[in-house]
Amino acid sequence: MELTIDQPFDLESTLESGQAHRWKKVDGWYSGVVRGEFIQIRQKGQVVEFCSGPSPEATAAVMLRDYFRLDDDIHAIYSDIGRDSRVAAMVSKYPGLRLLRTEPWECLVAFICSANNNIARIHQLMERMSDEFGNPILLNGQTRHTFPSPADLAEAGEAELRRLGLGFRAPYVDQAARAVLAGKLDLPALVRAPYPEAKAALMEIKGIGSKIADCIAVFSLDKLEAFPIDVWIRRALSEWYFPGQKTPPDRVLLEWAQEHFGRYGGYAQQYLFHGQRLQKKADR
DNA sequence: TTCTGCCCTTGGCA
DNA sequence: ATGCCAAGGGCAG
Repeated sequence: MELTIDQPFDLESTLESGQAHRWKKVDGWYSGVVRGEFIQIRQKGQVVEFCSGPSPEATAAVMLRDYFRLDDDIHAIYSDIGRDSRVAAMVSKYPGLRLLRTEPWECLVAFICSANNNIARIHQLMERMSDEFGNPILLNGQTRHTFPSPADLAEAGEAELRRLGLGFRAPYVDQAARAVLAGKLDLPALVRAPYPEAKAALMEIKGIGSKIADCIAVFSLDKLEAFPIDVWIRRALSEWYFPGQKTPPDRVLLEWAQEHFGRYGGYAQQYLFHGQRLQKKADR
C-alpha cells in the first residue's frame, strides 16, 4: 500500500535519528514493529510504500500517519523554530526530519537504556528484550516480535534483564515495569497532563532524570516543548550560544532553551542533535 | 539547598 | 592493545 505525503518528510533521517530503536534496513526497506504491527516500509520521493501485519494495511496506514506525526503543521513549526538561525540552517539542510509519536512504555524503556550508552547498543537491547519476552509476528516470511508489556518485563525480572546486557539499568527497568503495573505510573494519563506535571511524574522513577524524562515527554507524550539536554546538545549550546564561557549548568541551559526555542523546542532539539551527529560522521 | 566527583554494565572503536 | 566513550542518573560528601 502507498501513502502520499504532501509535506516535507524524510523517512531515513527520521527513523535513524535516535528516536525509534527497532528499525532495521533490509535491502532498501525499513523493517520494524510499531504498536504491535510488523511494518516494512520505504520512500520514493513523496510516496511511501509499505506492507503490514497482522492488521490490514488500511488500518496500518492510519496508524502510521499518527506515528509519523503527519498531523503536525510542519511549515508552522519550521517557521517557528527557524527564528533561530542555526536551526533554520539545519532545517533547510535536512528538510523532512520529523519527530515521531512513539509508544510511551517502549519509549520509556528505550531511554532508561540510553543512560551512558550508545545508540547501536540501545537498539540491540530493545531487540533482545522483544525477542525474549515479546510475541512473534510473521510478515512476508520474516519474524519479528512485539515489544514486551510492563507485565512481561516485570515477570522477567531484574536478573533476566541483566542477562540480556542491561547492566546497571536492569533494576531501573524492572522498577518502572512494576510502577506501571501497580498504577503508580499512568502513562496514558501523562499524554493529557501538562508538560511539567508529566515530567515530574516520570522523574519519580529511579533511572529517569531530567534528560530521559524530556526524551520520553517529547517522543511519546506529545510534549513538543520538552528539550532534552544530552552531551551533544550541551556541547552545541555551550559553543554556539555561550562562547568563551564555562558551560552553564543544565538547569540554566534548560531554562534558556525553553525561552529561546519556545513551544516547539523538541523539534529544534532534534535538528540540533541530528545536525551535530551528521557533522561528526562527515568529519571522519 | 546546590554543586562536585565518582561509580555503574557492556561493548565498539581507535 | 587498552583506554575512551557512549541520547545519564544515583549517591556521598
